[in-house]
Amino acid sequence: MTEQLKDHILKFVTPPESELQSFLNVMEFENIENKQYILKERQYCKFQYFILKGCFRSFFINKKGVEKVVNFGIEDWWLTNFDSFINQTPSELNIQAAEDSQVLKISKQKLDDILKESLELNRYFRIILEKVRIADQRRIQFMYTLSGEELYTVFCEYNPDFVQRVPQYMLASYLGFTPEFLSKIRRKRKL
Amino acid sequence: MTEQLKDHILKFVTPPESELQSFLNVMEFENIENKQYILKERQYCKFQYFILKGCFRSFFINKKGVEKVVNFGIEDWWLTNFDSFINQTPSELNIQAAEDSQVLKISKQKLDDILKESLELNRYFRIILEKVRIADQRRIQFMYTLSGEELYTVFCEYNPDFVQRVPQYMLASYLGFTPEFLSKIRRKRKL
DNA sequence: TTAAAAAATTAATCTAGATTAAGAAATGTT
DNA sequence: AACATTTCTTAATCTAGATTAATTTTTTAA
Repeated sequence: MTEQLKDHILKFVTPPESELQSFLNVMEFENIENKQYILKERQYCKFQYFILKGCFRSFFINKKGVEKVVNFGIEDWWLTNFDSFINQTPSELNIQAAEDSQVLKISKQKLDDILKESLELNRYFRIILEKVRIADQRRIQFMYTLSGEELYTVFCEYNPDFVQRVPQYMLASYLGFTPEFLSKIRRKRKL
Repeated sequence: MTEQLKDHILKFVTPPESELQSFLNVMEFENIENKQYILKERQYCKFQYFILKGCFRSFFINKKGVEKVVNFGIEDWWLTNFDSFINQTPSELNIQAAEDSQVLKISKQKLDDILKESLELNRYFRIILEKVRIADQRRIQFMYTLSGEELYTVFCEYNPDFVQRVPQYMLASYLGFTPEFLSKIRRKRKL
């Protein structure tokens, strides 16, 4: 069950077997069904999740009561609300399964303990975060320059198989516009 | 000269003195005057910079030839183009001093060597990146929900002293709109 | 297998912010 | 002090995308 996470870790670093095992041993498996929440607004985010299978979205509700999707997460991604997890503050975000999913989770306490000891696992998480930073930067760059239509086109190019996986209104929200406008774009592209 | 960086590190982690010193010893000091570039489009980003004093902006030129400011960096921040630095790809970003500045820099090779050895410095950079991630997420959230006027208001609240430090056209660009529109906002707020 | 709920489309209208173009301040340089 | 350059402002016009509201299609569940 933890084989998948082990493989992922070994792609980036090579910890001593003992460190790796004691990390994998504290990861807890959980089945999450579609639409189930693993974090709700105002809760304290207690876990960092590694997605074995399935799909999640994190979103918040804006002043007008509209859902805004901030992120998606799929297989082999780490997922949490860092702000709430790290700083132990109430979450502004919800995290909800967008498919029937399976995860491994670890509490802050246990993760902290491990990261006090293991050089390689610190390297691992540092490297992951560097990748996240690169993705965030690219996303911000895209948000600045691309029109709605271009955003959609680029997203489809970069994530061809993912586009089918979530409802369009979530995708529209993630890309920063309304479902009506996405509909307009899609129509235009077909004609 | 490296005292400032040492203090910064010790705020977050407690490496053995020897590790800390060998890290500080490889940091190279550099004076950068206003408007000087430390990275230009198409170059490979060779260094990660710690800003001792001054201010930098990173920006790119969009298809229409307009400068888009992606980030600012000030005292006690680490600055680089991660995509170019980590993946050794040609940079799409420029990084330019917005004031006369002083930095400490380190090459990828040397940083990698150090991070192969030091648990605590891995922790340090991991913790920094977690903070960066939180900031990026918050920024994306703001970009989604806030109007131009609200973005400006929030930015002024969070960075009251910084607003004075850079020309308004850079700020407008960073916030994602035109200098003309920022001018409009500012006028409206005074009346 | 049909009702009900959720998701997607269409079209008309509306608005935040872009664009263009000009002039006014501010800043830098000799 | 005077010129050039850079930055900021104003105002008129324009447009990408929002909003509203009705309709259709798809999915879910009894």
